[in-house]
Amino acid sequence: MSEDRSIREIRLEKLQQLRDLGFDPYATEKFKIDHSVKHLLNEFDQLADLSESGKEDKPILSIAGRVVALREMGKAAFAHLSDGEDRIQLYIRKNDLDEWNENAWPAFKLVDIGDHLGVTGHLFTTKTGEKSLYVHTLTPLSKALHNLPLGKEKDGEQWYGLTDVDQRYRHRHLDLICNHEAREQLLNRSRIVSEVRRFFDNRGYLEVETPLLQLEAGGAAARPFLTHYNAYDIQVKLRISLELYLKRIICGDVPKVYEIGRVFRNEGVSNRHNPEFTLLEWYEAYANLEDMMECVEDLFRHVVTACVNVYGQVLTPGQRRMFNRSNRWMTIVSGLNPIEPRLPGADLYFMSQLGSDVIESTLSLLSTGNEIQFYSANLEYLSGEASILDQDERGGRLICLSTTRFRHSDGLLLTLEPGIYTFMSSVYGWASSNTSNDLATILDFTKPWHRVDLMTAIEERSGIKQSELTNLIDAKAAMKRVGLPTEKENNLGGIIEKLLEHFVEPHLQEPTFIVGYPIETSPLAKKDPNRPGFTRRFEGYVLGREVCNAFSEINDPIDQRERFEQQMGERDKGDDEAHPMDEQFIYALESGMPPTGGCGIGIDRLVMLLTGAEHLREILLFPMMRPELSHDNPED
RNA sequence: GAGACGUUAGCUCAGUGGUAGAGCAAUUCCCUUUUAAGGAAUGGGUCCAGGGUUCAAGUCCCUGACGUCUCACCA
Repeated sequence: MSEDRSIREIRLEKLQQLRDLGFDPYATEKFKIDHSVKHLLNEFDQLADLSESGKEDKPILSIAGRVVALREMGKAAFAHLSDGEDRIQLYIRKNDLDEWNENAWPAFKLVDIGDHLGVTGHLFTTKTGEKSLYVHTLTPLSKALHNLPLGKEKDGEQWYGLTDVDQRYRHRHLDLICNHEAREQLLNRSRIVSEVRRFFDNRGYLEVETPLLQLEAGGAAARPFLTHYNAYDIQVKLRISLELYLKRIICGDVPKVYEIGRVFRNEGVSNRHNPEFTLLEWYEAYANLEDMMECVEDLFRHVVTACVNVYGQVLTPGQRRMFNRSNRWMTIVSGLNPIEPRLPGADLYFMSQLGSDVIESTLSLLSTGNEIQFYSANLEYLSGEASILDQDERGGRLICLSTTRFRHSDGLLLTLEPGIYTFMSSVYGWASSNTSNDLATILDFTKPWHRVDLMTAIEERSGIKQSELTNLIDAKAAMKRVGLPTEKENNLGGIIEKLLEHFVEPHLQEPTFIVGYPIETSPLAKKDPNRPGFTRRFEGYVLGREVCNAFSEINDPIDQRERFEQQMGERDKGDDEAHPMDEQFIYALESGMPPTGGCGIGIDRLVMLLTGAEHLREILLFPMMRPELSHDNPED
């Protein structure tokens, strides 16, 4: 610090002064809390005795939290106390503290923004109507030795605060203290994972934990992290998937298992990649591909329903806080609340953001015949046309909109981009504007997912005929014809997956299963008996991104050995991500594994999808970061 | 890995080749129902680093570091 006395020094002095006054913040071991701040505010009228009785007769309550705002006014002061979830105003008066302890007021004057404080007192409402706590006694519970970047705040709107993306991730505690969005994302993730776990537990799956340290890291195509185990003096690898050990458990006649665990891949960092991430895999004996598809559908239905309905506060689209750094419109559309429909017909809630202006609106559509009228409490319809293309039995409508404009009551203009919108009548669907074409896409997880054959999809989207993709030479020629680079390709499967990625994936907005993957890129998936060169494997896609990967597992040990040997060949050719031989796994298969279906889902990306996060780092508490440069050693 | 943009006070950010700035936070003082409290005063800077141009560089040029965004590869 270059200040005369650094903030840290000043605060350490204050700490000593607090101790001298008998208010050592670090001496308290436990502080009894009667209520969370949120509960206090929600049940304010019940908890506060609003009768005219004196303050001695009011019920005394005890709460604690961090001081996040402080307004001193001579011999009285207002403060805001946050317990992380919510904040409540405190009113502190010198006279009242003096009655209790003559050192209390001097001690309070030493409290800074950022300190933790326990208080007792009674509830009251200030002149301006804010629910507050009238403090009788106070107990400093910690001292913040740093200046926390807490912004000012009113009615949930924040000024200043911590916005530096790098700092938010490096010092996540500051992010959690200063930014409500960070806390919401943390809760979102936790709840989604809980619901995933509940789903499998309810279905009789056994949750297991398998080794992170492995002699050979298999089950996926990726480079592992290496480390050394001293006791046996051997090199070990951090796992890159959960697959092989879970199937060894299936071989042990435990028919339904799942694991949610961290895996490690020695690769770069991006919006959607982190070297360690959380993977969900589950395996079910005697289940086939169709069973796995239904299971994925059920899982999404369960998680989305549970999170939207039970935790509506969190995942209701209107509640989502967008980390939208650009000035692009973000429109989120949610469906009609089926419990309390406000108007007949489809209904929209949407939040738009233009720069720093957040506009929340509701819009109802009422149709008579083919005519549509807009109803809204805060939007004035200006121009645009709409027509109904289709309507389903649940009240959902497919509506074609021209550019439609509204004026919000605050004066700002809103534009719904032209396109085809699906307005749902169920809470299960919502839409987000697609960043590539600004066309809203509704995700309805109540319906079965689309099922599309991989080769058929490629043919439809790229114009390349399936007959062109039966040998490497023709396939490369076809690839070249559509303008894709062919240098890196050395097998048919790779080309097919590249074509899928390039031509098909962007179109897979609604939940879709792509079925039938080439054998070369699926070394653990059962051969399709009816289609040489292809396996019984599917991947699920939502909003153009892969969300799951599933297949009927190979249970023929001879076949599995051949696949591994083929992979060893690829490895010899220089593919260091090819699958290694795993004799232990083969031995387990040779002991007999029933026909089994298995599926994997990247939890982080699932959370991204369900929370609208654009970056993996938003939903990862401590993403991988390059070490900070020390200012003392700029040479490093 | 490629491109664009950025790095100035604890935080958020201005800064036009000529003395380094604001708001918040901090320090001292006034104020017993304020709320982005208010009022008075004060302190706080390796302008990312290193070169270069110039009488003079936070500003212009070069190199590097780090970050953000976009694109490409891996889930």
